[in-house]
Amino acid sequence: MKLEQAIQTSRFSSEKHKAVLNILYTAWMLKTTISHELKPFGLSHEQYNVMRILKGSAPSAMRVKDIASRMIEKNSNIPRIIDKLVAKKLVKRLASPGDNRETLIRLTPAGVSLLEASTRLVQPNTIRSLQLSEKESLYLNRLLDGLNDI
Amino acid sequence: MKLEQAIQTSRFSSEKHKAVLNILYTAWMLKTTISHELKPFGLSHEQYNVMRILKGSAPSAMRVKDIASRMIEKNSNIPRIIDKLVAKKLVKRLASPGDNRETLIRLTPAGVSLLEASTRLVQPNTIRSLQLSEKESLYLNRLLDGLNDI
DNA sequence: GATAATTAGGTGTAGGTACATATATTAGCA
DNA sequence: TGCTAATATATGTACCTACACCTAATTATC
Repeated sequence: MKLEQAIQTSRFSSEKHKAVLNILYTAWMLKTTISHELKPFGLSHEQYNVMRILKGSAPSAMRVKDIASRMIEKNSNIPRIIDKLVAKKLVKRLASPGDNRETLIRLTPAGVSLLEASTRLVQPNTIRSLQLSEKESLYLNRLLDGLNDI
Repeated sequence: MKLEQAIQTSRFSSEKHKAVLNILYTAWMLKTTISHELKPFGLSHEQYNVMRILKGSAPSAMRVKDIASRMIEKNSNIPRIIDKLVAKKLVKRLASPGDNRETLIRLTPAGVSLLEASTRLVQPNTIRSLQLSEKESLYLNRLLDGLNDI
């Protein structure tokens, strides 16, 4: 659905103003799609992101602060997301050998399995929901990279 | 800041995959900018959006359901956002003359003033934070409109 | 080597999202 | 007319963000 239909208006003060709303709306659509796919696995979007990040450095464990630095939404409260994952036995907290302030986090075998099963569904469906060719995606990325390179 | 720096990685399985993350990241940046501007006014991003929507149909009041249909994030819980605005005396709940199921919402004079004052700051700073020309914005909108026109 | 500054992680609180459910009211229709 | 379905809003709950603040541990500085 186009932005105009989604928010029932076609009055924008400029193309830039419309672009702001369009980015916010598209992000909401993507998040909704991802969350919907994850629901059967009992995972929230954020829990899934933390697990994906852990997978990226597996089999070695990661510090909480390094997980945080890879999150898209920088104000996510990682300790509390980890609490939820620990309660479901999908990750484990370990003591850090070198620094007692740190906590190391590692996926459990159950976590690895659930992540793989959910990724098989989530990844292709999210990609498919984005109706852009690779070439269009490249152009979009160039626009947004310039935008963010303030 | 570019996406790669923001999430400390440059491995993406495709341009489309990167585009998904780029849209999510850019939306987060925009929301953060807007929320930061609104903080001195004691308003959240969502409270501000509801007030902007009400302003659009002022001086006539709006039904809760019509406010909801104009929100970007469709699952926002409008009654509770209105609760907060009522508590701050920025909007008023009125009985609907024709249908007792409905509640009509109208900005108070205090609400109008606060909205005008905050918009004077928020609008230009948000637009400015988006580093795109009008022409680039137009192209971005075309890409995203196609994307959403599933 | 003692003390201050910094760092890592966790907690408290206010506000939001997502979604199921409740309540009241109106509309539809046999 | 009277019963059912649909509608409009509100509420309950689990999880999340944003951000201030706290504690313990480590590093820096003198």
